Amino acid sequence: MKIYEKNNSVIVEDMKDFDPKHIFECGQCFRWNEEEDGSYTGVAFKKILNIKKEDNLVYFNNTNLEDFHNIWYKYFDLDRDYSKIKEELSKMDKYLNEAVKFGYGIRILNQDEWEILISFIISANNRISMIKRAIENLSMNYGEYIGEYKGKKHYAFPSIEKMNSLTQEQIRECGTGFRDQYIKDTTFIIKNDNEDIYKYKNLDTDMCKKGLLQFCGVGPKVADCIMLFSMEKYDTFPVDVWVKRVMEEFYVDENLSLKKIREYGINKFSNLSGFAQQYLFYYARELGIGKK
DNA sequence: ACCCAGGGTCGTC
DNA sequence: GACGACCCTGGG
Repeated sequence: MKIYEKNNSVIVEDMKDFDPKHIFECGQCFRWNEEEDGSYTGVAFKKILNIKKEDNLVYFNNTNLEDFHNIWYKYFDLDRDYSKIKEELSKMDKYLNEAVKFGYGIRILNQDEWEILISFIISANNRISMIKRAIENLSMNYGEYIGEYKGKKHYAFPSIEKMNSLTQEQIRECGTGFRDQYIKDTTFIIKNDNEDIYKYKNLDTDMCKKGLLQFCGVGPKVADCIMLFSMEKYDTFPVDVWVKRVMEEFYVDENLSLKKIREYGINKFSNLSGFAQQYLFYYARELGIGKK
């Protein structure tokens, strides 16, 4: 893997296990959007980044080597050997083998805990397009302006302080629906009980989940997502409608509870559960597996 | 026009 | 544990 900077871009040669479409459309993030040229533009950690893959080159546009090493290397989990993970999962069974082949370029992002906490509270009983819209509105109305790219203005996700200053109505006007109160209550707990969301990743998975469940609007599934997508907890297995469908299709009886499906997944995939879940989710959703 | 589902959670029983 | 309600809206 060769990395170099050129004209406000960082170019990486021969990058393995990295496909922008797989990464940004496997349901782990909500702030990345496809451009007309097939590239993806997104906002994270108050930076605007554009990514385009061409043959054996990956272009990280609108950035430099310093940010690449300080921010994006960790964000895209580039230190982890996904070939090894895929190899281990592939030999478990034929279904996972197919799912891994399908989403070969997936990487699990290391996103900001606060942003992911609120984002996945919004995700409950909601659709991805609606979730993205609500998060975009919150950022546009109450987030810090961070610049313009390809003719579009971009805003950071609102800070804890800013969110805490909003009324329930202001939050709802962004399109959160009935989750407005959850967001308000959760933000209040973090701000006024001095609850440090950034210390959670230091706890073991069980304690971490226990802590997250205290927040309003955070149930078992949302807690699993927060841990997996922002706290490096990979021995967890978020079960949503799609994972339920694909698990019932390939592994378990119907009428098994969500909790039991989660236990089954963690027992079967152990410390690779989170990765397995993500390959299965992307596979199921893209192919519509189990949908009626 | 009407109905339904969407990366579930909460309150109640 | 099981059940219904829940803001909103695109798609059937």
